[in-house]
Amino acid sequence: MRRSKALVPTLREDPADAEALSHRLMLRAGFVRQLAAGVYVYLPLGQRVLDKINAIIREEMNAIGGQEITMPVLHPAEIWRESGRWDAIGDEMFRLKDRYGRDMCLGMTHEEVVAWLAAREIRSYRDLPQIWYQIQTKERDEARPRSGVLRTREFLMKDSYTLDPDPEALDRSYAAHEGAYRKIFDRCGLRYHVVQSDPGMMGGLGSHEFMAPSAAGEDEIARCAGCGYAANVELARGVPAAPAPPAWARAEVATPGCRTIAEVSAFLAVDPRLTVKSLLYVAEAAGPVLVLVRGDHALHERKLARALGEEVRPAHPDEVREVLGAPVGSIGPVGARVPVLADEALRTGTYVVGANREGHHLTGVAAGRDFECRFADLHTVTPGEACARCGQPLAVERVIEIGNIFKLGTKYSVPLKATYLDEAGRERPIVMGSYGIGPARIAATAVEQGSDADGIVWPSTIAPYHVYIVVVGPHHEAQVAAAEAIYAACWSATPPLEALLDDRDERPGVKFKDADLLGIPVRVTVGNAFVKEGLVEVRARKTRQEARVAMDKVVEAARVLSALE
RNA sequence: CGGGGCGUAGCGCAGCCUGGUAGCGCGCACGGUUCGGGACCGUGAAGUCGGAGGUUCAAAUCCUCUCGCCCCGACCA
Repeated sequence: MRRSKALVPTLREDPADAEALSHRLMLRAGFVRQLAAGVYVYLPLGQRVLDKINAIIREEMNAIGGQEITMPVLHPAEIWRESGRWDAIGDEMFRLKDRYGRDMCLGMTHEEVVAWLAAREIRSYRDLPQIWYQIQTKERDEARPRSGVLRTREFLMKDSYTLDPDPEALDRSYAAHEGAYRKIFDRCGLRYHVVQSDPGMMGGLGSHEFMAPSAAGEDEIARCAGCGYAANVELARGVPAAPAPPAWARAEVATPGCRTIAEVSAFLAVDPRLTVKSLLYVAEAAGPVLVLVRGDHALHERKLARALGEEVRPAHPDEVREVLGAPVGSIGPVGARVPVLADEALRTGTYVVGANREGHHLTGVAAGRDFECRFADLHTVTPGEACARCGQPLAVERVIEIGNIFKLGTKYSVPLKATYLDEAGRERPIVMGSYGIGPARIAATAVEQGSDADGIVWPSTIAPYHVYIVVVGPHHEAQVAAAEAIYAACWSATPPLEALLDDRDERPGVKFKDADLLGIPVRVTVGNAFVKEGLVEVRARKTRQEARVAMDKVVEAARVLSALE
């Protein structure tokens, strides 16, 4: 491709609406344009990157026996009603009616369609196992699209589904996917961790997420350098260091005007770790429950929901007063006439708690002695807490979720009647797994993890082109002829080196700046050195290592440099 | 859904408080001089000031409503 003919609209300045690094660079370098909130056009370079990523995904999925299919984006409501998700899912699903008034929706995932298909086509244990996958558009009406291409309302997803006769076979399919995913992300040049994740309220037999460290990430994981334990913070358990126990008796103290942990601990001159944060939540079925975490900790609502087995919401201030007889800043577990759920960290020690009397707190209160409660892991793990397995300190990292693998079990096969006959002629539900990868997230993550002050630095495996050829003097016939020859040589090499020729009538500086911004691994410059000595410059984008070589050595030199990553 | 911010030329922004003929930089077109890290000079094209309603002799500017976009939080099967 020649730059003079290509749609590569680079921007000199940062677009105002782009915050995340990858968003800014992908806009500036002309890879994408935004049509609406969370809806993007992929321009030629962005499309080429997606194509590269998808090709890698296909190779690795095919290698574990995956069979590519394409399922519709438009779904009848019926299958979603059968699985129960038509009602379980809220505003995140795009819903519409066809001309006859029938309910339809846009697919946010495809478990229902897979189960529908399996119900029709799988009859015998001899038909199992199966791995079906697609690379297909997903539609989700995200409450808050953000960070450019990282969280969008319409996005490409590689989703695969495994069909197995029993949980043991599912384990094998699951392990095969984990292996394939590692190969995919390795080949795409990403740094990532595989972590345990929350299988969700609906049960499930286990799940992992592939998490790539990046400041633009929306999730956090805790990792132990000692034993390798790694988990999403919505799940991660840490053991916080216990504060030195003070010698205080149980007593009520006045804390006028103190509403927050910071105010109470400052007023009483007490370490915040010796205070308890009391939070009233309302569970859908069970009603109000008083939740306790240590003053310096944050409650993780997912953990709370998991501990209670149902969804929860914070109580309104007037509900707090009604239930506990005190305002939010003064509530506590002593004398509370609601169930109390306390974080594990509060099993031992004595603490300052709200007195359920406005402007008063109690000191020296111990769980189990001064009030009854149930314990659960509720607090969000903080950096430095001890690993629950080996005791080494945990690190907490911000990450982008680039893939997940999930053991579904029979959650969809039972309601959609996807069954098979086993060796004994018994009808049994198919055991399913589902596995997702976001190609656009791979691209954005590569930008996040690889760019520098001058622009993007693509891993060569997913770069839109391998070589960027700059003609310094586009009016200099010999230079143009040489550049054209190099361009042709790149494309006709085996395997081809995909080249983009910058033949525009621009000053050299503009071309160099653009070359850096686009992040193509190797730049070839035809300029003064060619005129004087017949040599061209071959330079690596990432290392900026440069060599001057003769015309007939360009392809070889470019290959060497692009391999030096 | 809660909180905050922004919509003025293709892009980035000023002008708004204090109403009075819409501006700057980049980009774009043409001419000239340049030509190895986003050149310079000259000329020029280009804007329903997001939209609707209102106040006023007069609205980009003040008021009301509305649409869109961004950020923080919540949510994310």
